[in-house]
Amino acid sequence: MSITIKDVAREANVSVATVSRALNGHENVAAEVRKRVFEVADRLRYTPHHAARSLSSRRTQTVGVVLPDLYGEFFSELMRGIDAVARSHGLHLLVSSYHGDPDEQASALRAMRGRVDGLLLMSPFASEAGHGGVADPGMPAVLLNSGAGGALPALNVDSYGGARAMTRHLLDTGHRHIAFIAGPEDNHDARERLRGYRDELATVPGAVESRVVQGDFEEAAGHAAGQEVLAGATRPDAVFAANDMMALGCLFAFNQAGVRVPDDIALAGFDDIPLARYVHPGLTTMRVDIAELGGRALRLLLDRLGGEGTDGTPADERLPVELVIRESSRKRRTAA
Amino acid sequence: MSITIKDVAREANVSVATVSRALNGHENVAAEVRKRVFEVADRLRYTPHHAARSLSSRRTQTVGVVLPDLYGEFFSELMRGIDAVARSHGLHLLVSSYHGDPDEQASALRAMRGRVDGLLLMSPFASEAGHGGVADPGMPAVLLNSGAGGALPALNVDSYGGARAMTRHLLDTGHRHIAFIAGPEDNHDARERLRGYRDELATVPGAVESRVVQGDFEEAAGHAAGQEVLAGATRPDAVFAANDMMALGCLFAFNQAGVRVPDDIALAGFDDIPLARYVHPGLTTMRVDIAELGGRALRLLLDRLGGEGTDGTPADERLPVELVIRESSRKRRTAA
DNA sequence: CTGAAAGCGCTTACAG
DNA sequence: CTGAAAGCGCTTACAG
Repeated sequence: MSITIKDVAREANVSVATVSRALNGHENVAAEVRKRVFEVADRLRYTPHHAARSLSSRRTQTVGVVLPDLYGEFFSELMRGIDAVARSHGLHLLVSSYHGDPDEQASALRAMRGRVDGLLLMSPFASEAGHGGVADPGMPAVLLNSGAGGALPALNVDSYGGARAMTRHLLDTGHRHIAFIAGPEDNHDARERLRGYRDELATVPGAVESRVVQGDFEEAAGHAAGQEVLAGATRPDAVFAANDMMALGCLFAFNQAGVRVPDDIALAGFDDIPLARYVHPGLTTMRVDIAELGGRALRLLLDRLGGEGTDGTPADERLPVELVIRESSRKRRTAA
Repeated sequence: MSITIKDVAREANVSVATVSRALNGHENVAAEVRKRVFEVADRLRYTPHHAARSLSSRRTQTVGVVLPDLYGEFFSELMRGIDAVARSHGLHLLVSSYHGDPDEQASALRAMRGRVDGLLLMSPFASEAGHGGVADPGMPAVLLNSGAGGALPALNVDSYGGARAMTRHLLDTGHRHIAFIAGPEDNHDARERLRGYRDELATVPGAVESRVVQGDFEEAAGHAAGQEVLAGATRPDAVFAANDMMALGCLFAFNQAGVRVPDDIALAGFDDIPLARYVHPGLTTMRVDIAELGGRALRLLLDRLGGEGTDGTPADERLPVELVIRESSRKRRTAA
């Protein structure tokens, strides 16, 4: 049906082996022959059949990306970063999402066999992610924001460091009673942010009242948490939400209750989603460069693919985050 | 290195042909043998090598998705819709973006050869999209929001109908001088929206002043257009922007100039991006179900893949949009 | 520098 | 119902 290497070979009066070598840029082809092969290939609009090529060469020029989801701001940015690096290396992306279902994840990973040279995996099932998560133990893979990689190299957002820095910022701006709205307990970042908040508070001598409200990273949970905070006996002078969406929900609750931010209560989030800069007052938050997270993960994977040997311990990198100070955490006026 | 069909065959004491038939659910395999094959395959954790399978079966169980970009709200939602349908059909997605470069697009399409059973293509190069755009003329493909498909089936957002409906809404709420902020001239939706606006205005008897400011779908262009509108000799009583991002930029310009929306000038956009509901006043707009656009396109493609024959004219479908009325287009008070 | 041939891991007529 | 064999379209030692 379509043009194969045989057609090119026939037209160019050479063997298929020579066509293959010429097209793949091998040295051992006469310049004149090479030229002829390229001309014929161009004229015939020949494109090598990928499956055939990867079956015989054992390389696919493709990396698999297995994510909990494909949509939303976060994954969109992540894909952007991965895509940019993939393109610059002439790689294709085979994308798969498993929608929170461990079985689906396993089947997605299995389906990658023979289709990809390596794998980028984001799995909230942190414990299972280590060994068993990846179908083929021989398949190079990098774990993305899923906690420690165990046997696999891992790249994580520095949620712990970011949470400490944010808590420090709130303390530095004169706040002492800082409540925290936590993310889902089974989420690695959520846990790290809570831990960072607690550890930084612990560095302040004297009694600092802390209050942790459980949330789930959704706006609604932030809204409920905001109301809960206001209903409490002692009102905090700052609220630190584990992500921006919850901070926004909280801000909404404060607005409804006539509580002013930052005059009555300061507010901070985490992630720096686009909305954070559009709301009023602008939300102080920690910027996470999601695209960079994806790009860097792929580069880590490419290192593995190139360097062959897993020499020593797998990398366990941390992506730095950046404090973005906006109106919502303005310095506290000393009490009149 | 890894487990192949031969290993399974050996362990199960049958030929590879029988293993293949059993695993692929063919009828002509003894129940007992089938059972044994499955047991062995499970025990060995056998997964068929995809490249080999697709090389011999000529099917890849994969559809290619070639888009101008991968990130941003729009593409994220699009991928979501495509992904959902793909998953429900056990299909994989090979994703590629070409970043506005026609050459890259061509190479992306070429690279899909032998890797996908069909193609979803979104191409702003409307004219080229018809025939030559797709590498292999034999490859089933559906054109996504790129204008008429020519030889290919196409699915487009009903931008024309939406723009008419929005213009009608502005007229119905008492506005007569309606300015329009246009999108990029090489964009199909932008052209259709402008056309809809003009056609609907033309239905109103009597002199209706219309003013079209050229934009590019970006917020900054909307901002500049807003300033330009205010600087004009006669100020319109409503502005219809070809998309929400420009409407938002325009709103920002109005705010800066102390012009009140909707009291001084009504404002409407198109797309219903999430921000549209968060700004103040809430933006009247046309909701476009992007996920549905993607899902429906893939379903169209699957119809083609199943039904074999291109019986008759290729489909040319239009995705309906929905008017969402918010504060920014409140009914005009009759002049005092 | 070039070609004939084996082989990658499957599927699928073709016999039986 | 089952197996031997051809073949999918490439790549890559192996000879020459």
